[in-house]
Amino acid sequence: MPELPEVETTRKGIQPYLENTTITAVIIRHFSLRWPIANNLAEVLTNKIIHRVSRRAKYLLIEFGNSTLMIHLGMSGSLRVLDKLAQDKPGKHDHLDIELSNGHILRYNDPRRFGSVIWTSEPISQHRLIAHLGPEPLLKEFNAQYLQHQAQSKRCSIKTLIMNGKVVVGVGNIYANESLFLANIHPRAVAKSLSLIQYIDLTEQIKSVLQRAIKSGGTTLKDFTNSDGKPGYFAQHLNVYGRKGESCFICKSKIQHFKDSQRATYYCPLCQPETN
DNA sequence: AGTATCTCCTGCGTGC
DNA sequence: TGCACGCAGGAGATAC
Repeated sequence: MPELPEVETTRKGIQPYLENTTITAVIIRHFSLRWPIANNLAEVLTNKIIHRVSRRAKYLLIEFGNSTLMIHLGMSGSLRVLDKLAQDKPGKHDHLDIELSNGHILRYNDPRRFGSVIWTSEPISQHRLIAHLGPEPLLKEFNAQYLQHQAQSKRCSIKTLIMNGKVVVGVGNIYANESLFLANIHPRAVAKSLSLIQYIDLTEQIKSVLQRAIKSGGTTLKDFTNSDGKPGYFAQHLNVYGRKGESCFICKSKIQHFKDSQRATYYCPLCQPETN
């Protein structure tokens, strides 16, 4: 389940193979994704030169100068770079191959089909999927004052707030759980009731946990073209996520679990007290 | 406008 | 070993 660090790791992994190369062919095996792949995608991409591979939120942006291919990995999507000569047979969920002039193939795989592949000639910041997004969590504009200000007009829990893409992008369920643990904040705490001190701690923990995850993803980048295509997503040590009933590493209390907005939520009852 | 709920889909773990 | 079932989950769409 790619979160922001995984998407950024993927971006770094594919970038050297893509930039300044020409797309020579596009093979679409399954059009059905979150939104169907456009019928004319192969036609519009063929012979285009890739200028840059960037990212906004969890969207990978393959830029062509005056148009962009937006790729979202959804829940289960992945991208791999293959050597054309190796002739790797496509698997069941390999939806898309983008063949490049340098002899490589970018292959998109997505078993659960929650991802998307969208071509647009709109300025990317104005695209409907991008225009209303909050700031990137690793930039300075995402800080305690900003987040506290965002909370003032809302009555949601702090976990719901940081997972809201209009407030801040890229904080998925795993990292929301982990950063709240690290900041000793109960996930159900009412967002606007938290102090500035708590927001300072929380924003720092969000940045820190994401940065560490990106770094750990980077350590396995050299394996990016391997057949499994998985750049070590979960090498990172998790304190609470998925640890229901296990002992807290800090205080040995049993990790608790409940559902918040249909999302699995984990916390330590001692380290993250209800009231603070 | 803010908030909660629904929805897409397949693989995996569990229980029999 | 096999089957049925429930669940997970990003985030846009929809209904209040």
